Amino acid sequence: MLPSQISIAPSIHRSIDDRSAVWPIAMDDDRSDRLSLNLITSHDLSVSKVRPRPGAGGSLKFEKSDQSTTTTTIAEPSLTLGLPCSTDAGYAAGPSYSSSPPPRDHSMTPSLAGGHAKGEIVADEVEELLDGAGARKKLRLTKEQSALLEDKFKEHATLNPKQKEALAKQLKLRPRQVEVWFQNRRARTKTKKTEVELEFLKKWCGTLREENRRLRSELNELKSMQPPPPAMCPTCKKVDSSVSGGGHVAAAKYCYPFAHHSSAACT
DNA sequence: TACGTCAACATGGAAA
DNA sequence: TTTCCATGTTGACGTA
Repeated sequence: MLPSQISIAPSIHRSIDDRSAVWPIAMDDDRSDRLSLNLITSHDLSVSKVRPRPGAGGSLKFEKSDQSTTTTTIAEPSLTLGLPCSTDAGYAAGPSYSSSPPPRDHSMTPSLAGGHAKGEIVADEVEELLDGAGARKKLRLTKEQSALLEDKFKEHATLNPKQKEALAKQLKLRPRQVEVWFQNRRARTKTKKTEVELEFLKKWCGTLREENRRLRSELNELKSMQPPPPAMCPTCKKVDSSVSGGGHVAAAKYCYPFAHHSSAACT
């Protein structure tokens, strides 16, 4: 639930109805290209991160989707934010927040891990502040939306900005959602392809194993055949050195008759 | 309640 | 520097 007015700091009150504002924030590490808040969307607002400055903070820009209003920047370099905290389960929404936020566990979000100096807020805390419930809402795409997305994906697995914008408009989604869907869809496709390839390789491996077993068996069979007597010249009693490779089988096949020397040379 | 799915997110790297 | 993508992860949600 979005309160009609959020108390950002004792001295700063900005009505959401302004529909456009830039709030400076402090972030430990800022790699994300953009940031979106579901709640804001439900109020016909979009949120983007403006000129993030890792370590030094950034700002959150709130705009109306039709961009009809101008952006207002709050001058303070950082904000003192009081987050709602009425229960152990999470933050409760309220008209203004004056209590301090409870310690939060950021262990699962490395980029946001670590303490924040007083007067600093991080993106997800802004999200929770605006959300009130403190929970990420799970959007489920409708069948129609999924079908259209699938159709478009069949046409091309990636979208250019224009296509993304058009598709988002058509689906009544934010372009970011379309983008995320395509990213996830590509990932799913790749996973599926990998699984298929794995199955193929498993079968191929089985075939090769069987072939290997058969060949080894055949080799053993041949090896077990009676070896021929040493290839020795019956006249000079020399072992025939012209026969390369040696081995019983080779000898049996190729050593007779003795061709390495003429009878004349055999002395 | 365990588990699978999937939208959303975080992050690093490549390309422009 | 910015944008896009691949990849791994998180957490909400549906279902057996």
